[in-house]
Amino acid sequence: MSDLRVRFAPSPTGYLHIGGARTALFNYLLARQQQGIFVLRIEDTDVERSTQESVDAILNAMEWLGLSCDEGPFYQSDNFDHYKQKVQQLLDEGKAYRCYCTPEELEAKREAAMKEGRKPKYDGTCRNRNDQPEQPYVVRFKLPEGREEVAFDDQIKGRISFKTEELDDLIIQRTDGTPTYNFVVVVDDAEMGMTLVIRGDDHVNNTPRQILLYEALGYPVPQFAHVPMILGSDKKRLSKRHGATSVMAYQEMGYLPEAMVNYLVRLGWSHGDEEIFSMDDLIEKFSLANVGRAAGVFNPEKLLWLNSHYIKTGDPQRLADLLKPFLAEKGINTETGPDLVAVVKSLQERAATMVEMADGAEFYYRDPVHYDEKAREKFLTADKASIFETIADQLEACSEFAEESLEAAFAVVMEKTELKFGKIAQPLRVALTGGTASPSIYEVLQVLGKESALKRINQALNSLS
RNA sequence: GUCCCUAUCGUCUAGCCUGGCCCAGGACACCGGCCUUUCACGCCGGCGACGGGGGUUCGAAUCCCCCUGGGGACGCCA
Repeated sequence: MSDLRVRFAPSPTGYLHIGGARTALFNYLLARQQQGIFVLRIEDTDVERSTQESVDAILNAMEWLGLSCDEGPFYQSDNFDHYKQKVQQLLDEGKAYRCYCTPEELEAKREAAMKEGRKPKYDGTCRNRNDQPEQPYVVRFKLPEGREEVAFDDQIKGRISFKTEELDDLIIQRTDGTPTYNFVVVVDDAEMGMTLVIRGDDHVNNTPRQILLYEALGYPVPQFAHVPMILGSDKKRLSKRHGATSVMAYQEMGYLPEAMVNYLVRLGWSHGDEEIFSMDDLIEKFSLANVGRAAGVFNPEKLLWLNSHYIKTGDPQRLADLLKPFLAEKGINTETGPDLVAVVKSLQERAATMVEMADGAEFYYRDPVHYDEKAREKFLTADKASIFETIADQLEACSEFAEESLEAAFAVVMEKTELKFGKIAQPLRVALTGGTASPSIYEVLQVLGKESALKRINQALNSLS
């Protein structure tokens, strides 16, 4: 048991997206590897935008990915009183002050500063006023004076430093009395005993202000590790227009959680030339030292490839269980018909997603067979009657549908019809599956079973034209 | 605009810290071939990168500087 304590701190204003999931994963991996503690904290200080639906969505996604936390979820909205106390503490110590500037005034100042090419930071208007008018106010943290720079050693990016003059007096409490992100994140990370804060790259600029806040509040400063952003194919920040960004959307599209985990971790992290990692591998091998420093582009094709890999190598029984809901959605009942596990085995090498597998499995359960029009026109023609009759005869005589006996049966069919296997297989495939693409004929025959196969051949015989 | 970060194939990356083993390796995608009862799988092969310019050095993808490109931040969002 190490003393490592990390956390994932999403704000519940939407679903868990790809980027958040990766951050959560990195945290989880490190905690498990070092037998530290992984805390989940919901950052819902923005009461307006936070929803319970989002909390549930995030929790679901984490569970799906297998990222269990050791403590939490904690909700910041449960601690407003405490934050208020802390703000008061800074006020009492003269480290914070009331600011009466209105949002409109501030906006105007920002624009003016931008226009003049200055950094748009607060000008300190209310910093030294002594009166306390009966007006709405926010509380600002007073930047400590006489300090030139704030620096920290990022565990991923190395040393990062800022000139204090780039910073300004940030708002830590809103007009309505609720605390802001930069304040609560410090209070909570400190009081929850975080030793390492792993978060998105977009927080680098917040870090120096937060460090100052840690110091002002008398807290120890944790270590930081800023993970690079994930971009879309156009190198812009990943968003809906790049396709699905919600983790759970991938589950719905038939992706396996282990594929998502494997993909996510390899986006930005590597371990030599290895590509395939189980969660256990990752817990053993993951390291912040091998996380890249530049933003990465989300590549759906590689995710797909990993997914097909995990489907190919996955346990058929488990895949069968996962497949059921996808089949049910198509109105297919698997209680009657071929053994689902056998069906899955025949499709594992052919499906890249569970949705594809469900599509491929459909014909096994559709009775009578629904023919693809083009396939029917091409292969279910009147001249095929004798072929089907011969096949039916031989199959009828086949005591068991095993690879060997089927081969023997078809050897006879080929001999009697004087046709090569290919000429026989394709019409039969259409008869059995309704289409021209399917698992191998022998496999289909075995999975379907004698009775069903014969029934389908008869249906074809009656459908010839 | 200002500040922070960053820079190897189209993409994810190995190599960079500890220069020579790298006329740069792997993976996805793409192209060609093989296998084959269809579709896939698989196998074999191909295409394809050290952003530019200066240094340092006998020697630089690796070290230093500048430029350029990309990302992020600049909210009473997180």
